Amino acid sequence: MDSFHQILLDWYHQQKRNLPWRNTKNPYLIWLSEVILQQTRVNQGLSYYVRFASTWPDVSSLAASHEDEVLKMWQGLGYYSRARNLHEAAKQIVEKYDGLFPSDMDELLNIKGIGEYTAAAIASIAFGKAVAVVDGNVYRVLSRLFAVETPVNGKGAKEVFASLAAEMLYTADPGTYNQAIMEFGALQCVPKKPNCPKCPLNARCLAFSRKQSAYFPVKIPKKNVTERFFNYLIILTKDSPINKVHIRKRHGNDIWKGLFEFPLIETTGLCSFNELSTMDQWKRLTGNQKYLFLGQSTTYKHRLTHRLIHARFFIIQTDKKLDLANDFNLSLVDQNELGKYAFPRLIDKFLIETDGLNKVIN
DNA sequence: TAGCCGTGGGC
DNA sequence: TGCCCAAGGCT
Repeated sequence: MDSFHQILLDWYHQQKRNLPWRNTKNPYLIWLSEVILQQTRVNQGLSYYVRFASTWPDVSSLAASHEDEVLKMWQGLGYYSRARNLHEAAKQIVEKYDGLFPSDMDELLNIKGIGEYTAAAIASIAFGKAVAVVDGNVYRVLSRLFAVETPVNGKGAKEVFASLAAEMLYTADPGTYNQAIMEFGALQCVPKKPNCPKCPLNARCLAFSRKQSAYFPVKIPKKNVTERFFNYLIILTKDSPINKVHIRKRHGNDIWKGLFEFPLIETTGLCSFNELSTMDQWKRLTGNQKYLFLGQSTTYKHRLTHRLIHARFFIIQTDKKLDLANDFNLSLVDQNELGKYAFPRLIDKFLIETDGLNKVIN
């Protein structure tokens, strides 16, 4: 065994975290964990993994569920296309492969939501195939070890690091090696202020020998975030004894597709209710119905990776369901059943702060 | 293909 | 506080 492999694997066996998906080679569970961990830290995804694996212990049970259930279980984890693709992929695997995961890279790559990284992870960890994973950790570790000047987020980076990763792969146990190098990146070769003096690989690390561990990996600066202004309308009806509220499901190619929200008017800047209620969108929504304005929330700032959303919630009461609700795909649901629906974190926070709207109704 | 898609933690 | 970053994939 190459001493690099020896050092890395020794480190891994001593330092690795004990995580539930490390006690199995079940491709379904490996796949589930890999999708949950895409762009997500272990600490954030762990409880989701436990709930998914417990609710849907195999691919056929997941395939038999409804997409709305999967999205509800995914609520709060972000990147919701992962949840929609997870469900679609489960159906795909049941139909095309009789519920048995393929081990071939090309077949894995044809499954929804499985790209180069996830295919390599499943093939190596669950099936022992000699393919190298290339994730953010691998980029960082390799770029430091070899002082790679290629920007990791630039053109051609994928090829450069994939080929380097393939050279470094420990083919006698690719699954363990892949997990080891990722764990090494997550715990030892961390993005900020790595503890290089105590690193077992520092004698072989070009970045360390040049005192440049902070310089690598080289990155191209990202563009600034653009701002959006969301005005949510909490349109209540005073049906006794249960209050009802209008919600709708998001469609199209915008953020949070498949999740639910309150009727939304997007503007180009912050907006008062007086301004909002004279807009065409508002008039189309309400028709000529009478309503009572009960007040508005503070402005919420919700930062996404390259969006900053300014959101306000306006509370309105009508005496009955909006006449034009169907035209806007609005449903009228019981206030106490809002918890059944998957909402984006922004709205969920508002619902938590208002105790499920109780505090805005009085 | 470069831009898009969420959220929470750390400093 | 504001910014960076994290076991990526899709179009």
